[in-house]
Amino acid sequence: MESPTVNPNDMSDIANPLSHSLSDSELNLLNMNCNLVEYAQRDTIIKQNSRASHIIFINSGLVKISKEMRKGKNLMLNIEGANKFIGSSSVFGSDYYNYSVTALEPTVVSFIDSKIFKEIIAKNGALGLELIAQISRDNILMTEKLSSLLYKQLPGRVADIIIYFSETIYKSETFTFPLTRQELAELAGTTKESIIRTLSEFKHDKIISIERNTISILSPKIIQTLSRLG
Amino acid sequence: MESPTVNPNDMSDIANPLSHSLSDSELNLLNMNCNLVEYAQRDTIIKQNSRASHIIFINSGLVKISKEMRKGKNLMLNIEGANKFIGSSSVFGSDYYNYSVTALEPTVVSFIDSKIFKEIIAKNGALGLELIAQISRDNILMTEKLSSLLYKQLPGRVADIIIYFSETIYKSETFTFPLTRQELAELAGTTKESIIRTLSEFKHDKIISIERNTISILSPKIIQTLSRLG
DNA sequence: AGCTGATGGTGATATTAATCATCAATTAAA
DNA sequence: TTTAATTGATGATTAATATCACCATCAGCT
Repeated sequence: MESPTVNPNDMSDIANPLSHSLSDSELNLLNMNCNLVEYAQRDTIIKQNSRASHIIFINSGLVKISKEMRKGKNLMLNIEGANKFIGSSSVFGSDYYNYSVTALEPTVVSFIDSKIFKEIIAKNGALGLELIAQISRDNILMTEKLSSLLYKQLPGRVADIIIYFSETIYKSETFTFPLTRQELAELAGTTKESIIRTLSEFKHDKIISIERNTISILSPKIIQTLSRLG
Repeated sequence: MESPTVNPNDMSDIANPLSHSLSDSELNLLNMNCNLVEYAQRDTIIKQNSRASHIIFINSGLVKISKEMRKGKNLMLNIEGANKFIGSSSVFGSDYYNYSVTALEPTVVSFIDSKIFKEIIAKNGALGLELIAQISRDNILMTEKLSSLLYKQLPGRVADIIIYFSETIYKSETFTFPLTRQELAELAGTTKESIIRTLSEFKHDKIISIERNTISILSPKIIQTLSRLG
């Protein structure tokens, strides 16, 4: 089970991305209504269908955002790292979280009371604009993901994932991904067996080398082409 | 080609859904920077990849929101009716519209200059909160659509569409939908042939009656079950 | 009226990827 | 350390639906 460490009133990392749109008193109000919590790998941070009472801000670490469908069918919507707000669309658009959030590595987050957040936005339009911009970008990324999952076939989707880890998360052509094959399948919208087969093909075709969870991209060009042609 | 009728400064229908969060001067500012435009069926209101300069408000009518993928592959993201804002996620999250908007019936929309909209939100947090709530709900609906398209098979997806038209759009168990079979396919994430076959099966199984574009739901229970079980 | 292009419809076939069935290897538990 | 559970891997089979080929019907033009 999870045993998060709670550390109220330490907001130094949230202040940073918001400080230019918040007054001192607003920052202070946030500080007073915010908990810093540490999670170990695989800990659940937010459980789908629980009451959407807080927005969380990722101070450091890496999380997966995933949606439980029926009986054992999960869909991983996204992977997010430091300096992102999570859960705002649930807080503002629903009463319950419509996805779960799980730590993929040791992760520190700030829980921000949604009422306080709403109060500050009601008074501070600039913060509202920032949040709108972030939710809007999320929205656009979601439509991209939708079209990718719907129109690309597996090799293209797997190439997308490899590019995402390489370029966005680890910024390296060699990396160790923090997901099981089953989780990779949930990210690619397929099954564990199909992911394994596709990765094996990539390895056989010398597009990547893969040993356990450590991948090296041997031919970035082919990966890009696979992603593009879908 | 389209020949929209322009009618500046008539804002009576926008005022309504926003009036409780806007001051008179803000409403007036909106009024001064807004065009009322009429479109005929099949007219393009917003073209994907054009500069996202305006948010549109649907005063009356029905539009489809669709995304062009590669070469002739389209995905219909949504159908929207009166009293909705369209394009806000593109305006705030990108510089270009990331989808096209097309009138499905004679439609009247208000074009709202994005700069003015941003200015008002920067000063008026309550409007920001409203917009955040709407974008958030859109976001949640998008994840629902994503999981539906990804995990339900065709009969379930077609049932979803029939329910959507029946319950949300026409509020009747008999209705004439404003889409071609090809467009229905784009909404269900499939092909024209597969949509035709699925509708034929439903007809053969006496779940619906269908004559051209006019559908009657004969067995709402089975439709609901198909939608639920996917 | 007759042409033309878009739409609706059906059958045959091909293809992708899911499912099913095992089994090995690794990790966690007792 | 032995057992049990999870994860990774591979082959055989099945199933859903895309693709291809074709024709009928309908709407708008000239």
